[in-house]
Amino acid sequence: MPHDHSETCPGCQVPDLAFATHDHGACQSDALSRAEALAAERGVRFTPVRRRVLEILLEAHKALGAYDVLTRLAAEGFGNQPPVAYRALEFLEEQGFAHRIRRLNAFTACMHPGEAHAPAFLICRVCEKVAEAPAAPVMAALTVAAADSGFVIERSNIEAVGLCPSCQAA
Amino acid sequence: MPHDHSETCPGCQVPDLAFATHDHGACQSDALSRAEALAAERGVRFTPVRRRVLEILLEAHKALGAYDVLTRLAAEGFGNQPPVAYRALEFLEEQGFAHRIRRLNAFTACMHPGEAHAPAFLICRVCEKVAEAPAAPVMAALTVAAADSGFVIERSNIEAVGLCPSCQAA
DNA sequence: CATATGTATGTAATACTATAACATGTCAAG
DNA sequence: CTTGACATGTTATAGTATTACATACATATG
Repeated sequence: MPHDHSETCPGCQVPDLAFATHDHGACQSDALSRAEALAAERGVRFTPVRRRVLEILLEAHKALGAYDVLTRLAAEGFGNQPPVAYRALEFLEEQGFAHRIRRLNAFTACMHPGEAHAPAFLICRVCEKVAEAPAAPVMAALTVAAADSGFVIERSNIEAVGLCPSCQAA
Repeated sequence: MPHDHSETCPGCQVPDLAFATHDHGACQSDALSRAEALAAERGVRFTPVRRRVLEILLEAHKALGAYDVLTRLAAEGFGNQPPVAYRALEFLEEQGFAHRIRRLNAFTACMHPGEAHAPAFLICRVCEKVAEAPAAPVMAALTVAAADSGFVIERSNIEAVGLCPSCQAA
């Protein structure tokens, strides 16, 4: 299901398409170039390891553990000690280029970096795919719930486990 | 700030009070007796280890790691191997007597077991207290967001890190 | 150009979190 | 009293993450 990709990749941004098969190669290069541009804008360094880690996450199109990433890095001549992977992943998360899925102890590339978004993650327990759902209303509700008790939210993670459309059929 | 405790413990149920100091001893015994009654109802066994683990979580009034719990258990003559703690914690979570806070790799007692609730957790990054906020509207929004893509949610975790009222002041 | 400074990476060691697998014990139903 | 289901004990190991320190590399400044 290839699609036009001049601007963004709807296939990756909208969960129902994210779960479906689509031309993901385009999503990859798009997210990568966006990240690159953002890093330049912000004056942070998009070094080879960092870039490569983002590519690895994008290629996987699913959540990878830090050690999965590390194995791939090591095979390509980068450092083979855990901090190499963790540091790059931490950088990507700080910059909003990747997200950490705590439920899986894993990381996934952000499909639309730069756009303000408070993502919720939908994790299929069968096929293990992870989709990033738009969650502005969810965040709004959460912010209100917190504000009711005077709590100020700085960061949050919203994750749901269940069945994706394909796996419900089977 | 002791309060009446004939029925429930508002001090523990409502986040703004949960963050404030209050007569927590009463919350503990209340949650414990509720759990005990529920276990009987359901025909599951509320064994000494399980009971003790719940007590430990209640006493702490904050999230404890599995190994924190284990250390306390071991000091009291229970098994001192990780599975002892993990199994009890797993039981408590399944029964809704405790919750797992993935962001902290830790567990916390549920302050109102038995009541249907989809909790959101507010984690203060300074004092490290964890409050359970009512999150029905949050869950509703999340369910909608998921449904938009045909995803069916089975379980979810909603966690926010930020500043509690007391720590904002300081 | 030299060098100082901050940031990034390499590397070793270790801490922390969680589970698998199997043996033993305990309780309650038949 | 024995069987079967469930709970616990125990050993071992797997998986995840961080600390600490050394080295390299880039940019800015003298």
